[in-house]
Amino acid sequence: MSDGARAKRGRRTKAEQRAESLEQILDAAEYLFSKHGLYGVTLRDVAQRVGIHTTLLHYYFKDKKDLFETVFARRAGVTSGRRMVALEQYETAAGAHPTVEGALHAFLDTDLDLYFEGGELWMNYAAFCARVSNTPEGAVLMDVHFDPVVLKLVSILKRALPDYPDEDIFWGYHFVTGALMNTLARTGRIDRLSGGVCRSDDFPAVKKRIAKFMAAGFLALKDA
Amino acid sequence: MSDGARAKRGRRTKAEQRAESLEQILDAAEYLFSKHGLYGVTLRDVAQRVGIHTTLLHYYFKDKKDLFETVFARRAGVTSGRRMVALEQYETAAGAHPTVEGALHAFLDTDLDLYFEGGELWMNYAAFCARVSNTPEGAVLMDVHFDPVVLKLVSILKRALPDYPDEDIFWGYHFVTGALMNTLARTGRIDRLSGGVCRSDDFPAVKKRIAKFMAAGFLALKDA
DNA sequence: ATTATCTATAGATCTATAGATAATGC
DNA sequence: ATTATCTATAGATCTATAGATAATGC
Repeated sequence: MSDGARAKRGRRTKAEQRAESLEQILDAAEYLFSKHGLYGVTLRDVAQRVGIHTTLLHYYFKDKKDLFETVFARRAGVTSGRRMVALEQYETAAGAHPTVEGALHAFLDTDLDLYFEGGELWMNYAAFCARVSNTPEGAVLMDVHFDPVVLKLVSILKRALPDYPDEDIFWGYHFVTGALMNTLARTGRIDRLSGGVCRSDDFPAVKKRIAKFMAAGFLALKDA
Repeated sequence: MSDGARAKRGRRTKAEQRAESLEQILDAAEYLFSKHGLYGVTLRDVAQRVGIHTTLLHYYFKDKKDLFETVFARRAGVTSGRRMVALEQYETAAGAHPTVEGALHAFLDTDLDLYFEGGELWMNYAAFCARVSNTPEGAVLMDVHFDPVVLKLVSILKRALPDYPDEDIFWGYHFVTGALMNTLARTGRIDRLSGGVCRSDDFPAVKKRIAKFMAAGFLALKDA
């Protein structure tokens, strides 16, 4: 345990101690998993980052996968809930004629804001999610936590594009989420590719463009 | 070694033996890495899948990372080269007025065709690349092998959109590659989300839509 | 008295190397 | 004679458990 961590722990109630330890563990695991994935991180790595002994992780979590899934679940409800609210508010405001762009703004901007304004920890979670999302095992976690919001978005898109076959709507969503996940991943590739013109962590720049870009894409599928 | 593998090996020259073993190893590694990533695969997993002893992997490769990078590089040149040719041909054909959609067709369709028509092994490579692409370490491999084609695409896009700032071009590309990688990853998520309406491995369905979709997106950035 | 944390350690597995054996090559 | 493959094994590391210690809680 680092001196700082010990000092902080001293005077707390057990409930506070527990909550604080859990949070530190989850933050450390989130960061490491976002960088190296489930198998690229050892429990020792996590423990060292927190400044505790590896065995304490087994006190709080059943095993590594349990830790991993807890990291995923911790913030999933927050982002999912916020976007659900935003979509419902948009639906109410738009009345009988919702637009694709309006729905996408509610879905995408709400998320990008949350990560960008939430600071480093939320940005780590975003990268963690992006990494999980394009693995076969990880995609199942996405199903569990995000299907409701996504299906809500889809339902509005269907009302905005009443003559579209479901196939077009779902492929369109597939493109949208690919672009979003590529953003959340912040690999630094766009920075290097563009010679510094774009920065991976410039979510406002993405927010400024993504909904409009994708909405136009959906509309172009009409005559496909 | 499986009986089949041994029988096949019997009568070959050493060069053939070497080439065949290397190919079997790379195919097995490609499949496993695409499913579980660099750290989720052990050399033993690869050896078992091929039917050889783990130590033979060290005869052919320096270490696990060397094997991983060789898997990446083996097919990268093929896809990169094919797309480069397609882009150059399009550029010649389009003359003074290339379009965004034309350039994207050359870039995207060529790639999707290669994987889809190349059979299971090429599909595995696609998933492998997609997985690599949204990790921080992996993105550097993308730089090395794919920067030239991507910059070629970007140069045509700039000519198609002469009044666009570079920033818009690069963010647009960022969205395109996100959608493409989400396709190549074939996680099965869109299958479950759409209740079977879309299938992850239906690259023709993606090919039918993606260039048109993304081209409209680029054009919509004009008044951003 | 209960809970958080640490010590000690077992058992499994993983990477990598050294050296032996069994094929092909002249 | 050279190259492909296997045997044997060292050393490191990883997960997980049992049991001890040090805090908080009544």
